Amino acid sequence: MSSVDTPTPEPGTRMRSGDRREQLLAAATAVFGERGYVGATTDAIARAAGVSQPYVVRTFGTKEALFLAVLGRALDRMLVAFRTALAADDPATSATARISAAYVELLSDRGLLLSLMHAFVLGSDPVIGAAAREGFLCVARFLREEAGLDPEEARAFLAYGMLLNTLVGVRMADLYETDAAARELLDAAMPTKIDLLLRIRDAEKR
Amino acid sequence: MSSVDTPTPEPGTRMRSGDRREQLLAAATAVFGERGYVGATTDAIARAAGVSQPYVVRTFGTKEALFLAVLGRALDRMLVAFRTALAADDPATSATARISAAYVELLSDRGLLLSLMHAFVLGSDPVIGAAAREGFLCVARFLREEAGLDPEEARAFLAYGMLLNTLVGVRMADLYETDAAARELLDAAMPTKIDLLLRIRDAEKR
DNA sequence: GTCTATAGGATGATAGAC
DNA sequence: GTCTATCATCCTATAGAC
Repeated sequence: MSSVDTPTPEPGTRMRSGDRREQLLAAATAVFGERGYVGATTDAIARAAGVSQPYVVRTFGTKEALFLAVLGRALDRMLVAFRTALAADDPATSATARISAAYVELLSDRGLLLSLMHAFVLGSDPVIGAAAREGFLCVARFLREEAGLDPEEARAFLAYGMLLNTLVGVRMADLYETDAAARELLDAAMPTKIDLLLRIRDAEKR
Repeated sequence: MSSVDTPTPEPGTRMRSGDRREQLLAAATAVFGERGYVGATTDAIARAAGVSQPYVVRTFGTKEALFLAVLGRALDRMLVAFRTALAADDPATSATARISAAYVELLSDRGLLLSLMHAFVLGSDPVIGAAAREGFLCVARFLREEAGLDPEEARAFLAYGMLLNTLVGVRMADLYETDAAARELLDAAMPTKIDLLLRIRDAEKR
């Protein structure tokens, strides 16, 4: 896991606090997405951001608070992307299709969807679980109330979203060229956006 | 997390090695399902099984090997359940419907689906990721080759399966009575089996 | 704002008795 | 087969200098 975003500044370089915070959140999102909440270490996040480990902890207070901030940022970005997609006047495509395209685009934000996914499977954790439930419901409410989907459409959207998350998390694209079942699955799940997925995969090959 | 399965035997009680192995796997499945691979400790698994921590490690060699054994057992049980459901001569229902019912029944096996889910989101791990990909593909191949689903049916089954896993993992049922969006979501996702989900939830309330 | 040094607590794994 | 004792490692968080 090398640095994230903007090239790592020289150690000790000062930065405006908002920028630094965003840089740390982006790095943390990538690392949490890859290793999960418990598996990600504050040290790995610090290295990804090019700062010291204690600084990461200092900035957010605790690792848990950092993860909650990552989740909040991920949810914000998702809803912004959805609202933007809905607002675009493209009468030819359905609301579901537009939101789906915006969802897939979120894959470019490294670790964003997977950090959420890791949170979703930690429902037993008193703090993270509560945040994860609220985040999931926030999306569900958006689909019903703002996007105007009916219950069945909302359920279908969420189901295919979870399948996409899972296929990305398990790195099924690693087998795209070598396994027929993997290829069929990815082609079925991402009819138009396979190229995006493979590009992201190759960018992450280390 | 108290003991699992059969009442905890007195410390030091000997057991036939096959039985003991199954007991440890059941306990490990529950703990891994709840806390994930990294978050689950061999100590918590040992306590859930009523044995000592070193014994758990000794029996499987490493925590990683234990997790792989849990995944293998989960996959075996899933495929057995699917094949049984297919074999039952119930011409009234489709293959998808019969397999779906069998899938939901797997929720009774505590932590089984969630342990798989935790593995699925750890695709970056060289060992666990490879096992997770193979496990997922194993199910996908079963759906296409043995169950006779077409690509779109298989994709739909997997998508709703991942949504179910996520709703269980995030413990959405905890909000069933208090949040309208949660209730609508669960009612849509589990039209017939809400009672099973709520029963399992209440059984796990500690 | 950011770093170095380090305390303090858990955790996976090993050794060896019974 | 199973336990007790213990080691070595890793990791979050704190203290304090610059």
